[in-house]
Formats: sequence, structure tokens, C-alpha cells
Amino acid sequence: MDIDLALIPYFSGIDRNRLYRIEQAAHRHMYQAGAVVFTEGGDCAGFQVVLEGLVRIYRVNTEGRLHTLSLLRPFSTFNEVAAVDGGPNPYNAVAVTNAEVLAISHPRLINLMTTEQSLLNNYVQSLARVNREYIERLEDMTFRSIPSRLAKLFLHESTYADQISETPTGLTQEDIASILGTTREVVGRALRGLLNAGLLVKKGRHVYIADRTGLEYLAETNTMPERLRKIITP
Amino acid sequence: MDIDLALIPYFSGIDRNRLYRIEQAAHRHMYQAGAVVFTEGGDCAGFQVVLEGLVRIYRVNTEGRLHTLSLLRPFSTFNEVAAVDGGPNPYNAVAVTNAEVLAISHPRLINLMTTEQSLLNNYVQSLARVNREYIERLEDMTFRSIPSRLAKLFLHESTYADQISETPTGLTQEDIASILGTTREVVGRALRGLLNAGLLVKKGRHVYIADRTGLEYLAETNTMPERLRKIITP
DNA sequence: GACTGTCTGGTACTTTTGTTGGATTTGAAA
DNA sequence: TTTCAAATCCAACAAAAGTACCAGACAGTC
Repeated sequence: MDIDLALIPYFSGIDRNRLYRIEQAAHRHMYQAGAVVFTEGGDCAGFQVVLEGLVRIYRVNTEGRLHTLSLLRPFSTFNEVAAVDGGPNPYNAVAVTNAEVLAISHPRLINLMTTEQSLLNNYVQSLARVNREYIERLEDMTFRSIPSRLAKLFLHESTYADQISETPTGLTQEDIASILGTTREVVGRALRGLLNAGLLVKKGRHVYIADRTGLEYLAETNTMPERLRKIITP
Repeated sequence: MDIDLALIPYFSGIDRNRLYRIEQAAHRHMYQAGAVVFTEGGDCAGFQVVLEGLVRIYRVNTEGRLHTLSLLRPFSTFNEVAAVDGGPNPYNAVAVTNAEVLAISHPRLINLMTTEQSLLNNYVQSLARVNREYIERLEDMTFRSIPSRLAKLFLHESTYADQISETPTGLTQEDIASILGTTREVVGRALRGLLNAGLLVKKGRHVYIADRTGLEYLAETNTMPERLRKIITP
């Protein structure tokens, strides 16, 4: 698969010749569905870019529960932190589907940065963005209830269609649970709650947004809209 | 108060002349105890360094509960993210005690970075470190129980003395609660639990670590050491 | 069409966390 | 010392989340 590195924020504003040099420094890897890309605490795997397929990054706690930090689609980057400081990888990464991933080792990345000012500049900006996202996630985990996090997930995943848009892209309740940092049953309950309250509707196997405003209210305030209070399942 | 900027990781490896230039670009501010340094969502306040006193950075949820992201002592930096991308401040900052704070505006920081390669390099590394910390905090919030987080806080705050070391630096239960992202009463309970289990001891107004190994076990596994299981207060 | 594994729906129960309110302790100020 | 506000202790209760378990639904395969 042929891609244009310039589409990736880290490499924007870099001219063709130099981009070519960067591509030379990178390695491409194919992973079978389920294959491990790298593991938390393992030797620095360098800077990574998803070219094709889906990659899950996650952490595991001592009891074996998963927390999926993100599900990465093509052109998403990951492991930016270890790539730049050379330390151990901060999380696990596995291919969910068959996937192609581009990798630039820590030393090569550092080398490229010293000669390519734009790369360094882009990197600072991108790290800052990632940082903001983590602050946001942190607050979600400390302040938001599960139904509220679920509402936020639906809003985030859905396109901005009219009344009714599509469900989190084929995610199972198990997947959702690991994204929200909880268990399958709890997600099931929360889902039922939102359905009963009329914020979501179910058509066959899929769930759609029925009341965007209501979901937004729930996502922001952590409480059900007044008018629906009574309907919630306990 | 006179300080040596070179002691701050962001400014390490920069020679005297250039450090002087940086100091010229900075402004110093004095804050009374309780004064607001900047607010979440407000216009970018730039790069900040605590020179003297204690600064709290925190976020507030819709119900008014606080989450203290950190309590910063002299030579800690904050707002690195907004400083570099020029966006709104990601959290609130207030002076806990009278404090002196050094600030470099976003445009000036960017300007310094373009001329001073080391500063840019340091910045990338520092952002990466901050990033790792946030990932860690995120996992603490998703996976760890309150007693476990409390144990971790004690271990973190305490010096590595022999048997018994000092308590979180004069923090009230209210303070601890806002650091752990919970309420005062819950902290009180957890504290009582650790005291009853013999992991902590109380001498007068202060609480000391009595059983470092036990605390570490609790902090890591999220469960009380077997031998102490029965003693926990419900 | 039967079998299998995955996913979902739902119930009942436990544990943890959050909430409320009142009784005590404490340290600093008057 | 007295007084006051802040900090703490404690118990009882409410709500949320986690756990266990099992019955169906469904898709794919043999």
C-alpha cells in the first residue's frame, strides 16, 4: 500500500525530498489479526503509524481487566512518547484486524529530528495535542458516571446526521466496556437505561441515536434530563 | 528571589547568555494566597514556573467537585501544553500560599524555540515525560480503589526512611480527597481502614507509615495483604 | 439441521463509593 | 482562658459499580 506521509500531522510541511528520506528510515510491518505489535514495559518500539487495519492500544490491571486507550484507524500514530524519550512502551498494542504498520526506531527518529526542524516543531505540537486528550480522559474517568461516558462515546462515534445516526462502529459490549474502563454487564445495563429513556433506539442488531440533545445533556452534566428521570431502570 | 533557570529541565544545557535572553522574555508575578493564576478555558497564560510558594492546578466538574491534578512546589512548571499550542488553558491554577511565578507568553516561547534548538529539544522530552505521567494517572483512576490510591499517595509523598516516615505534607483530608478524586468522608474511611490494618499509625495530629511493604502491596495489587484482610473496617 | 462459540439480556447479590448529619476534637485568635 | 472556625470522627443510608450466573439469540461451520 502506498501512502502519503504528508497527510500525517507529524510530517506536514516537509518537502518531498526530505519526506523520502524519512520513508527510508522507516520499516513496514504486516500483522495478522490478533498479533502483538508491542507490549507495555517492553523495549522502545519507536514511532508507529497505522497504514491499514485496526490497532488497539490498551493497558491491563493486576486483575486482568483491560482498558482500551484507543482503537486506531489508518493514519493514526501511536507510541509517540516512547519514540521520543527512548523509554519503555507505555501501553500494549495489538492488531485487531490484519494490519500494516509503519515504524521509525527511536534513534532514527531522533536523528531525523536533529536535521529536520519542521519535524521537531510538528512533534511538539502533536505531543501537546495528545496531552490535552489525556487530561480530558482523566477527567472523564474521575468525574463521569458510566452512562455519561457511554453517552459521550456514542456522540463521539456517531456522524452528525439528523435525528438518528449509527452506533459505535460494530463494537461489542465487551469492547465498549474496555473503552469505558468497566465490565460488560455494566455496559449492558447502561445501554438498557439509555434505550428505556429513549435516548437511543434499537433496530435489529444496531443501536442508533434517537435524542442527540438528551445524550449531550447526559454527557455534559452526568445526570439524566429531568423529563426522563422516572424512566431509568434501576 | 534569584533563581537559576538552568536547574529547570526545560532550560538545561543552555548557555548563560542565552539563558539571560530567556529571562528577559519572562515576567514575574506575585500572588497572594488564594489568588487565581489563570483559569481553565481562559486565554493562554503561557509557560509557567513556580519560583516560590505552592500552586494548585485543578479541574472542577459540573457538580462543583474538585480534582487536584497537582500541588506544585518551587521549580515545577505548568501549563506547558497551552504554552506551546497557544490554545486555552487546560486547567485552573491558584496560589495556595503566597507565591511567585514566572511566566513566558506563548508567542515569546515560540520565538525562543525557533532560535534556541536546545529549548525545543528539551521541550519535546519534557512533554513526553508529562505525557507518561498522565497515562499513569489515568490508569490509577480507572483501575485503583480509593484505599489503593491513598496508599500510593502516602508512598509517593513519604521519604524513604526506615520504618516510619512522615505523612502527606500537612494535607487535610479535604486536600487528599481532591487529589484522589473523591470526597472527604471517603478519605476519612479509607484512612481509618489503613490505620486499623496497621499500615499506618497515628501520632498526635500526624499519620506515619508503619508498614511500607503492606502499603506497597495494596498500592500495586489493589487488595489488602491477606494477613490483614480480617481487620479492615467495613 | 445440529453444533459451536460469541454476543446479548436479564436477575440477584456484594462491594464500593457517595451522601447526610451530628458529635468531637483541635489550633489559633480574641 | 474562652471562643470560634476548621478539621475530624463516626454511623446510617443511598446510589453506583462490580460479580456471578444462566438463558437465549445469532452466525458460521460441519
